[in-house]
Amino acid sequence: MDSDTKNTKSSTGEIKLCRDKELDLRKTFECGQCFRWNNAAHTDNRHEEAVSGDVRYIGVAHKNIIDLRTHDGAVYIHRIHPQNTSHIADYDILFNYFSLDEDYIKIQDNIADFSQKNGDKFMVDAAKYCSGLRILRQDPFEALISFIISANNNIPKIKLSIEDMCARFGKSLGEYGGKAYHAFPAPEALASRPDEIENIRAIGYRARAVREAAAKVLSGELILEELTPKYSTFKDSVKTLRTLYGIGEKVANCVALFGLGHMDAFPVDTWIKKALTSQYGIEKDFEKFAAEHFKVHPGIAQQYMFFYLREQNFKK
DNA sequence: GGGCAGGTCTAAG
DNA sequence: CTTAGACCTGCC
Repeated sequence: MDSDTKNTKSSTGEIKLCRDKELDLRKTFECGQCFRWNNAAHTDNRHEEAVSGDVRYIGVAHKNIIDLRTHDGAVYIHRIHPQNTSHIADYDILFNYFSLDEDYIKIQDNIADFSQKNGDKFMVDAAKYCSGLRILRQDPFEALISFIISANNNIPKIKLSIEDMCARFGKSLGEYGGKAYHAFPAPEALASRPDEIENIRAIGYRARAVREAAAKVLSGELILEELTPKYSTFKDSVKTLRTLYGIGEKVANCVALFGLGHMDAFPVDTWIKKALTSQYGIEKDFEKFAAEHFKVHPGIAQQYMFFYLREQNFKK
């Protein structure tokens, strides 16, 4: 067992990020909050992985290709490619990205506890099921564009559009494992070639919304930083986001939660709507209910509910 | 081939 | 203020 120091570099060059109890990569990446991480089972020991439960995910964040693997009860930064040249260490980038400063084990226990007291067995089960699921701190612009694309859409198609958009407009990050990777496009890249946005695969009528959002960010008409909790309340942020074409209540809540750090956001999609109706008998004012029922953790409760529901449904 | 997918907009009542 | 319909497109 290696030491418990946070920043241990192993002989293979891996950096230990945290214990796998604190961060479940599969749940965190498959719960619908992000679109650029993919399961990448080791081709050489797939069988071993299936038995051990260890996983490998490759994704792009902060202009880096990041290869994460779990083994020996911990999550490791296997490699960041190309070499991270920023002054921020690999470990610190991911520590913040996964919000490892937040004690999610405690939050999960807290949600399970008060749900137990409320007699809310559904949320008790959901919280337990989702141990290790974390809400990422994603780039605000990436969240804005990604969730505009997510409207009336499904995950495979959303990922298809985003990857095609990144290939067309994002800075090349080179190859990794024989695959080409690109950073998420900067606002100026999208805004400077508005006509090409129409050509993004499966973008459809969402092209206009992407085009206008990029233009407003580039012109300074929309400053996402000003919508973070440091400068704005959740409600004001949603109000501002909703002034953009193609952003309604649900998308605004997603951007607020996943891109801006508003943990009181509660995106209500068809799944959540069905769950709130079947489990709590709520037919309207879903957000109001969530704010009262889930106290200070509506955003996390929403993710627990969403992921738990999806997984139960797929098992059928 | 018709229906659906992690909504939003628009035109009407 | 509430409520139908239409809507790009890939996939079953």
